[in-house]
Amino acid sequence: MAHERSLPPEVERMWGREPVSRRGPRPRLDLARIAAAAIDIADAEGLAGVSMASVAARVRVATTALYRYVGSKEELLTVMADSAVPLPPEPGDLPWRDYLALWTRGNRDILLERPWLLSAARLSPPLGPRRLLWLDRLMTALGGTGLDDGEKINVATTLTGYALTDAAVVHGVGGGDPRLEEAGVKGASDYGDVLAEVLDPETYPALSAAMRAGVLRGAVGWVDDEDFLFGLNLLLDGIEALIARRASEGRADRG
Amino acid sequence: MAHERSLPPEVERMWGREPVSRRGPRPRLDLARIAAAAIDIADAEGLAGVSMASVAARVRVATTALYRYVGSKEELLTVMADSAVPLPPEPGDLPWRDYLALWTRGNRDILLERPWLLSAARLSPPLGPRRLLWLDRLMTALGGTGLDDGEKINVATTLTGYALTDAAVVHGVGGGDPRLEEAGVKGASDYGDVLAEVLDPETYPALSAAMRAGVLRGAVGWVDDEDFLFGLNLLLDGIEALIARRASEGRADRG
DNA sequence: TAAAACTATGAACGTCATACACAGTAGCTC
DNA sequence: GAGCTACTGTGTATGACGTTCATAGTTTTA
Repeated sequence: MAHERSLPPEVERMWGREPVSRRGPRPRLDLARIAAAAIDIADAEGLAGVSMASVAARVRVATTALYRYVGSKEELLTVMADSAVPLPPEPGDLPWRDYLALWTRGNRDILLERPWLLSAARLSPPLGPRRLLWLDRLMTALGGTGLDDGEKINVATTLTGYALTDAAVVHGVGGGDPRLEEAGVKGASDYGDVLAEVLDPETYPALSAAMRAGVLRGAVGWVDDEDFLFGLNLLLDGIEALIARRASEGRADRG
Repeated sequence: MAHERSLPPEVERMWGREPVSRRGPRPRLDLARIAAAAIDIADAEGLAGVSMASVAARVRVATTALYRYVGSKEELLTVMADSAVPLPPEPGDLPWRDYLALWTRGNRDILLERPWLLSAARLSPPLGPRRLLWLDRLMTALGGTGLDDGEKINVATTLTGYALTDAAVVHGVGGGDPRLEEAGVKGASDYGDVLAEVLDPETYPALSAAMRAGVLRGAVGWVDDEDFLFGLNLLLDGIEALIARRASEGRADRG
């Protein structure tokens, strides 16, 4: 057949395209249960707590039994990272801009609720069912805008990246980063104090001035919801401009 | 003293604020040499090649000697990630928009040249001299725009995130991702084929239609420079709108 | 009933980050 | 210059981890 093509093994597995075997004892597990166990551990103890041993213990199986279902730990992480993602909101008949805002916020909230996803997130393009569902819904929501498919995908990429950035910053500065917390840096304003102390005004003129003026004092400049909306609206404004441009082009073509 | 405050140890070290000791044998190494060695290894073999043992071997020292200079491997990675960053371009008297484009592209190119930075990049806010220098230059370039310091920082965060996203996508789809390459997925169009094969048109209507139409055929929709500019201009347009708004507010206040 | 196909197990290996005790070295104090 | 002190590099040891492999056990097929 023409488009016979071997998929990466974890992709085969994520999509349940494994050849089903009839002989031998019935498997006591399946990939979904293993992933769920791993996710439970990550939720409770962070990614560091997820080892083959700990996952296996949680599903009451010898460590090496997992390798019947997963080629490597890498693969397990990939599967986890996809199945930890909830279903996307449905576009309904929301205006595209509202849906994009909802979508991006949802995307970010996933990362805030499961900070380990920030580290587990494979930087390669999405191949799992859940993440692709998010992508599909976004493209649906952009249906009437006149953007072509490539542009829609680009929009999705950009918004995903923004969600990731924002979540990383909120999580990094707002709390939870063990490296900083150890040293007593508890929030944005402490972060600012650290910078103010360390920066030489001659080589860092703008930054050190800002810090000494106390930009981050009272968490202004980061962490709160306004900052998320700040960047989001930057992007949405840009997208809106693009859509408008396409619309006028379309009119011009037809007129 | 009022603002006596203990910094995280790797920050102290990155800024050379360690107490200098006069007693005992003179150290045969310093943090910079260690970081440089680790960076060399990462450049040659990727992050996976960087172990305490390999780094130590490269500087001709016993493995455990490194712990005189670095608290943990984590710390070493943090230091590496900062000192692998080159100096930022100087704003000169470029218009802010040109400089921001230059800055963001530079930011991204760093990640393309050293893909391991994508994995090493600490998701927490920057604390190293190099990254903060980039931040400072961006704030300088935004000097005459009327944005306040918090907004400038937000702009920097957003652009940094975009650079990271783009680099990750280019690197992930364009090549270099070992997971995909193994399975013969060499570029964007193969990625599209995989998706087309896997997606059920009923649950993924928009996406599967796009794939079957061959969005990614010929790398359209990803990877090439136009796609980078696409998102970048989205952001710059948004920023421009914000600056215009601030400017008119400023006039309104005065008039 | 025998073969075949598949599953789970336990032991073993190599790698890695890290802790610790020790030996050597250079400045400081007298 | 003697001896104390603080500091540096080494070697050994440990425990965790990912992964391989041979083996024993189990269910279906012939």
